[in-house]
Amino acid sequence: MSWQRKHGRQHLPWQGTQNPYRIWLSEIMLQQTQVATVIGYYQRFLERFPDIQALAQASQDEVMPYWAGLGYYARARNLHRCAQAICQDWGGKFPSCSQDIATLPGIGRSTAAAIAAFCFRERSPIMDGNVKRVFTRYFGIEGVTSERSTEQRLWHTAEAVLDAAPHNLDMTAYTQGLMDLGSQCCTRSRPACTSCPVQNTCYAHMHGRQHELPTPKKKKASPERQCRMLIARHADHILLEQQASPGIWGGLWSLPKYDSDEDLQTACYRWGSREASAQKMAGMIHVFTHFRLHIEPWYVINNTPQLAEPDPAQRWVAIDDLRNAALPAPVRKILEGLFPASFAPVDNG
DNA sequence: AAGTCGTGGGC
DNA sequence: TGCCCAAGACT
Repeated sequence: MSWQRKHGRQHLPWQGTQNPYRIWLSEIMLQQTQVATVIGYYQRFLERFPDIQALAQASQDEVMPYWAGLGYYARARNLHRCAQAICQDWGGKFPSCSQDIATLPGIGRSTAAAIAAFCFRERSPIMDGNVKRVFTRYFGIEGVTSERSTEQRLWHTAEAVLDAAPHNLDMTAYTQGLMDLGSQCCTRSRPACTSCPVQNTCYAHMHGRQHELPTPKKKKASPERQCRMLIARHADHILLEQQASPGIWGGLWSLPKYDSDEDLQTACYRWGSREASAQKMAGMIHVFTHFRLHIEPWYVINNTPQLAEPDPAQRWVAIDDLRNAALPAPVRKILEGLFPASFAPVDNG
């Protein structure tokens, strides 16, 4: 606790508040996502949806643009569902114990404990990547941390530590301190043990095993996938297609994509001018957690006077509105390369 | 238990 | 460059 107050992080946008809405939003955004990446998204989201009622009253399509680019879009869909559940089933007030919080969509045990600790001072342990690293090293806990037996030992250890802690424990400083320790001292590579407040009693430090803990997980080869994306332009509009959920980019608006050249051909004929041929653009590889996607963008311009009726999940979007659309990161990159002026920050000078 | 689900930073 | 992994949850 004292180390956290002196050396830990104090001024992150979600610190210094016990507002459950703000804490909850930060915890969801921070799942598998680095702090520096989250900050901008967090502030933009709060400006647009200042409280849980504003979020619950919005449609999912209004929410997704504020999550686009952050990844793991089920988080945004669950966030929206959760806001509605709290407004309908909990009178618009966040439940105040972690067991109740963990029943809400998108909130597991660790996130529930974090919310309960920061907002309601509940003495429940969290178990995120930082804490796993600190605990496996400090207590010498072997085994891949994602395996259930290891995970159970970690939770039991975290509970035992809290049980043995003094009753005046400051749960905010304690919880934040464990994460700060993990992110500032007990880092994955080259941990800064000399500045660690508990180095003298740390198993890994005493045995020189920092680099062996946590036990590395053996990786699996990620398969290669490929697709063609169609950039169909009609005057100042581009055809976008909403992605199904669950699924990759579920809820986002992507370019229509095709698995085969034949399907692409058919689409070009339908969405482009009959006589104009599509133009192949520079390809790119987008890396996901569990596969690599080779994207082949094709550009076709429709010169016919009539705007073709899009399919149910499709929309013609004005090029100047693309910046506000819920685009997947690589799709944004492609369209930004094609229409840089439409994505450029507003110049007020 | 193993897959699914994004994107970007750090080394 | 390739690889690991981040304030994980859900199926």
